[in-house]
Amino acid sequence: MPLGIKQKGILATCNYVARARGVRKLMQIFEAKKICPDLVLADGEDLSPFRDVSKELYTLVRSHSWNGKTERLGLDEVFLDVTDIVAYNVELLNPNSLAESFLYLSKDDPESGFAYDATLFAGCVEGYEDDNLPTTVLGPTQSHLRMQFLVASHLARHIRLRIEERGYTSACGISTNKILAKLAGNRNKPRNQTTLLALDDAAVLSFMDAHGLRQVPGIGARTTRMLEAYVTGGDLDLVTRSMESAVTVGQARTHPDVSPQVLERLLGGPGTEKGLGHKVWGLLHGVDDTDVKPATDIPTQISIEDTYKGLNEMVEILAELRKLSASLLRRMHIDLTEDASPHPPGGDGDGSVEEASGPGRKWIAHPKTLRLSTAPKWSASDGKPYMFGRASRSQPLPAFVFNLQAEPGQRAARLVEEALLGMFARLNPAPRGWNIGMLNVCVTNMHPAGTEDGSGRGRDIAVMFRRQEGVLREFTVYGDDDDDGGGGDASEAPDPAEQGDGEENSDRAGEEQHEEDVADDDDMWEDAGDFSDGIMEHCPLCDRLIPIFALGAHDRFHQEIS
DNA sequence: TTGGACGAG
DNA sequence: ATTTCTCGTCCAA
Repeated sequence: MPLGIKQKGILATCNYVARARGVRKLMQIFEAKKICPDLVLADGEDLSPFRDVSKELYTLVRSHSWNGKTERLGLDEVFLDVTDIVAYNVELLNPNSLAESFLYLSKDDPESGFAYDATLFAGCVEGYEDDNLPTTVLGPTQSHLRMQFLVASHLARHIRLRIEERGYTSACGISTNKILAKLAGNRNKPRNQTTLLALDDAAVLSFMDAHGLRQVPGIGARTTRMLEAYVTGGDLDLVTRSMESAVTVGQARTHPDVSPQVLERLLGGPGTEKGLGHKVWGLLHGVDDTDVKPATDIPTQISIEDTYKGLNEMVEILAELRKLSASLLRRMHIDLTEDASPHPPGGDGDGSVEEASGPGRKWIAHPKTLRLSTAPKWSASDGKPYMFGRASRSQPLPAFVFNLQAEPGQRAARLVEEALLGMFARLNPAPRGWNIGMLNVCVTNMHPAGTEDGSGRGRDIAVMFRRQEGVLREFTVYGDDDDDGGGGDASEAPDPAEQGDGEENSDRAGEEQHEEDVADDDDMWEDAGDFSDGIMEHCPLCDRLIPIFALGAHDRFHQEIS
């Protein structure tokens, strides 16, 4: 059935049945309903279900990688650098029995893999005259390249079949760099794969030339506008107002004056990316030497936003900020904590979505910065698109948000009162009449949590105090019968009085302590490197890194402020 | 570090 | 009856 995912008044996306009926992404709901009255709508304002599926399938795809180069692009795409797997398998091919080949999915386990016919490509092929025909007039280098593509096509089909077993269809592009693979993947959507047989420059250029400028990943709205104006000689009339660009890659690439230097001058300028001209010139030629980035466990930012008809009352704004904060804390809990139980790490994920609730969770990273963005409901008077109306303020994130014991609702309310409200005032100083059309709350500037040493030590406070005794003994002077130490050990121990606020916190716990409450100020401990190892522990309440000798005082600090 | 521009899904 | 809800990278001050 035709299905659309709606966010407020628009279709964020829709399935291919709906697209066949003329429904498009980002279409207004009323418009889509007009051309497709039986369109089924699902609400997609909360992305959580999509994140869960994304995580499941990403885990599955990643389990096939040997080198960990599995770069996510949004919720539903991933680049996989399979150079190593392909090289290994091409080497083990037996030229005398290609039809009965075996694709090894593991170097260690020769049982892991599947049989396949290495005389045929899996899925669609384009980019070369010979298509599916086996060895013809190719030289040795091209012949080898062709076998790499062929093996990769079978690996791709295998992964796509595993995805189908989970109940999802997929498309895939196979080629020699990210841009070519991505464009190839567009060719036979939604349920097939395409190998772009990039055996020589001519094949790559003719593949690229047929695309509209805007279709090339990395060439966005601004770059397209400037390029089109240039190659059409400034004739903005020829630049139709349609989604697809009127100018093709071929037209731009073969334009007499287009060179990396000219593009650099055209696209460059203050505030723009350095080397953009060279980059775009490369993209027009299908050249992209950027690496597939390794999977990262820690996102660089987490943000929550909502749009409104135009908020003007402080009570409404406070309520919305509280909702957003509660969502954000939930997201932080899901994406920035992990199971604290002495889980033997390793073992490829089973694809299950991690439960983020329950007690035994610990932080894997602490965001240090909190950002609030707002936008007015309508564009500025000059009639420009409203996206440019976004403005933001940021400040250090208070550390109490890391307290996994406190009620999430409490923490959200406190975040609003102690941080976001002030930031809102900085953004919107006028006493009233704000007309808020959008609110966004973001945490960023992630600092990885102290790496666990794998000894399986728990986070239990009693355990930490027992450890504290042991450590303190090293700093304790016992009688004077022991003369041989020479005083060296004790004098090298850190001096609590000079090491920071661990003590002060307990002394001044009753006062307002916004400065000490900020996640920012324990950097001197985090940065202490090897010094902190064995001397520092994360507080089980707020997870700040605390010298073990100061844990008692720090715990009293928590008792008193709660 | 901060705030914005641009590009991606 | 234009403008969702994100995420990442890069630049200048």
